[in-house]
Amino acid sequence: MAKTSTLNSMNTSHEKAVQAILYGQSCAKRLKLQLDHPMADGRSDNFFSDLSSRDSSSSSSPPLPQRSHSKKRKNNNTNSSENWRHDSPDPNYYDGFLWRKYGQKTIKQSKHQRSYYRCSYNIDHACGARKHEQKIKDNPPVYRTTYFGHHTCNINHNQDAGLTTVGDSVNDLENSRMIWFGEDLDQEKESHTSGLSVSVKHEEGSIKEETVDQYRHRGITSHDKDCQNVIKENHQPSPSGSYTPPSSSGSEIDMFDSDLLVEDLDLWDRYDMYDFGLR
DNA sequence: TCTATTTGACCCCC
DNA sequence: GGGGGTCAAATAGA
Repeated sequence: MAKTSTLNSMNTSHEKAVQAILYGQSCAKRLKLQLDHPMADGRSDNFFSDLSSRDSSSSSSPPLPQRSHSKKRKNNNTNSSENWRHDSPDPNYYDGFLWRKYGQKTIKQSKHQRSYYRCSYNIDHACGARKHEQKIKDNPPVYRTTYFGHHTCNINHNQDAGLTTVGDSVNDLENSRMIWFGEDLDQEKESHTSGLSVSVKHEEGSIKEETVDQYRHRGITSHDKDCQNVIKENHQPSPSGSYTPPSSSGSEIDMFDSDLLVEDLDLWDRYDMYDFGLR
């Protein structure tokens, strides 16, 4: 009897863990697709490639910030030149490009400073890509990165370095790169500066880590039947075609970072990211 | 010594 | 005139 209840709770936590893994896996997979085949799905709403598609005006302008004696760009039409925006709980969110910080300002309407970056290949490759990063939320921390211009350097380090390395270490999870149940952002930062991570709140950290460890040690992979069942369950398409978080009666969803998830869901749903289909 | 970051100042746009 | 974007000298770190 006790065994049964233990087994039941195991199953519940098992499913939760698997759901968390699948959630991160799907995110990572989609992102990988975007990285490997930036325009493969024909959508411009991806993290990087749309830098060139959204702002047609900037493509006709010279990539190199040409200034004679001016210290500010001639046309400060921020709204039209803004290409992409990305919110992340990680201030060091790695987007595959190398950036050099060239400034930092206190913004009047925000208590947080804004950091200014330009592509490290700004000079070598006359790359005009820039980005601003600013903390927009304290708890949980959310950093908004706004991209301007587009990369003419065509150097995306996600394709040649970090991702493959990280991915090789988690072959069991097929194409998922990394799912981090880290305690805090610093840990997360350290562990994924060259790769990807999907952070899940450490609300009941020991339980979650234990759970994941359990399945890691037991050799649970995405090929397992339970996982496949979860995939089936989760893959019932919602009317919008987007991912609907596993419905839960009560607190099960609390296993995840509800704040982050809600935000991420909102954000990623916009990009139609929640498709568990293994394309 | 080289490279990256910090920071105060400059300058443009609204 | 103020806010925000960028420059460039100073500084820090490898």
